[in-house]
Amino acid sequence: MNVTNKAGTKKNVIRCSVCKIRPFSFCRCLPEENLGVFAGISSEKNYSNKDNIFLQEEESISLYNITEGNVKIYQLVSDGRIQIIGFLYPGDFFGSYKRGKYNYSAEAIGEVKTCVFKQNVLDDYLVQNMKLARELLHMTSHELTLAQDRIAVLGKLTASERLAKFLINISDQRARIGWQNNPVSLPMSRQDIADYLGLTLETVSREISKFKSSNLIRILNTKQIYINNRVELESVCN
Amino acid sequence: MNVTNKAGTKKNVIRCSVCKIRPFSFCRCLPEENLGVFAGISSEKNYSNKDNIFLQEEESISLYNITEGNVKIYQLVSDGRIQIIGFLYPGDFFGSYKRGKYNYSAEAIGEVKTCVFKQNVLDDYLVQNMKLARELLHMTSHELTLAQDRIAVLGKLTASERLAKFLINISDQRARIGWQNNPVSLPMSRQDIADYLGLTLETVSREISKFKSSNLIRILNTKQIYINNRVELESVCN
DNA sequence: TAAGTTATTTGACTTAAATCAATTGTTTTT
DNA sequence: AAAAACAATTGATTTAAGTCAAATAACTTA
Repeated sequence: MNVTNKAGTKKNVIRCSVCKIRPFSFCRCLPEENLGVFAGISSEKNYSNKDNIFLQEEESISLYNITEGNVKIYQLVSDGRIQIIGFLYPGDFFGSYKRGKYNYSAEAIGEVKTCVFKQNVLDDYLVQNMKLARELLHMTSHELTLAQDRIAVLGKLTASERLAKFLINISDQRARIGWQNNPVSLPMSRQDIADYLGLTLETVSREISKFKSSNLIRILNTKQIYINNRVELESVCN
Repeated sequence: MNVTNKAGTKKNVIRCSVCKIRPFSFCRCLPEENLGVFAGISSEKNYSNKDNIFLQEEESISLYNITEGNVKIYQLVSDGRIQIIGFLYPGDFFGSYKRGKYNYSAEAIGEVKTCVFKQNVLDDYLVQNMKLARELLHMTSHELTLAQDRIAVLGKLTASERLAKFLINISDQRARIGWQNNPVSLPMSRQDIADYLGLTLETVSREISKFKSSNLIRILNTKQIYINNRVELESVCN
């Protein structure tokens, strides 16, 4: 990457060393001196709203790290039913370590910027860099616990409980990466929220309306929801 | 471990080198010469039916590998609802890499034998043994895909579809570790199956009866189910 | 800015699965 | 072997969430 400095001369800047999301990404474990090599094994790739990043059952070649924007990952069930596995945010990592096929499809929500790694290149790099391997293990393990929590949500919670937990979780996630967490912005559609929570969009809409009438939340606009009473909202889902 | 050889003399045998489940466990990646050290950082621990191996929210210290028997891992939701996250079989690995708290409780189904590792000891050993680190990453990543598949099952499938997929999956898992896969043995109770599939035990029982009357399966006894028509059973869940 | 398109909300009705309840079947204990 | 305890099945009824449908709101684009 070339940038022009104050003196007007060109200077090589390592992409990773100016990355704002690095403190929240798996690459945060790398010391400065490794960033040059690391930037070399990855490349930038950008997407627009509704672009497919990859499709389920495609041969898995690449791994992605989100640097800007939101991504949804989903599986298709028969007769067009879709289940959204997760909404991903800056710092989140997706794709597949196993050579083989992707286990889900990935689609951009709005404008998205990613870092892309070839799966086999990253896998080889891991051998030289134990810290990265351990960080990836811990992050994947953490993702697994999130997936397990979602299993409990989808297996046992009611519609109100699912929506309440969704709002709480998304608010917490915003706080974690240092963003505004109230009002919480919902970049995805109601249909997407429904497909994420294992509900229909009508049910999601009705539950939002219920929370509104019981004054737990305020709808600033369809994509901006203010949490009036976080404590009570938490008590709904727990 | 001491065994008496043909000559009648005592000889030290490394536990791991006589382990029958090793080809199906994460430790399969270790070369023979590492087994001595590896056996040294683990120990055997056995459990009986309904023994708690650990409880959710307990401080996570240990990691477990099943060498014999079945384990259920589950989360408690409010007012006594439980969601079974998974049934685990020989070769499966459970616990937590993160220091902190276990994300679920683990309970023995019948007699269970495990290998136990201290989380911090294993984590330190990973640094010296890149192969093991990579194997664990790939296995955890695989577990994550299984969890994601379950999210789709619980979010979008009907009761019949869930049960059909459950029977197919459990049969496949048996085949994978070289066991009889038809009839398939169900070591867990109907209530456990229900808590696993996000249904009630009555619904599970009714669905089993339906599959029986449509001749897809035959009930040898409550814990042994013969799949009469695998192709059609697969077509139910897909 | 109006017309067209798409997304969201609200209403009326249906249904798959839950709940409540009673049997039947299977272990375990005495 | 009978009694007790537990697990599984089957039946009757309820209900939470789904489906179908219409109205309103929010964007696009001509």
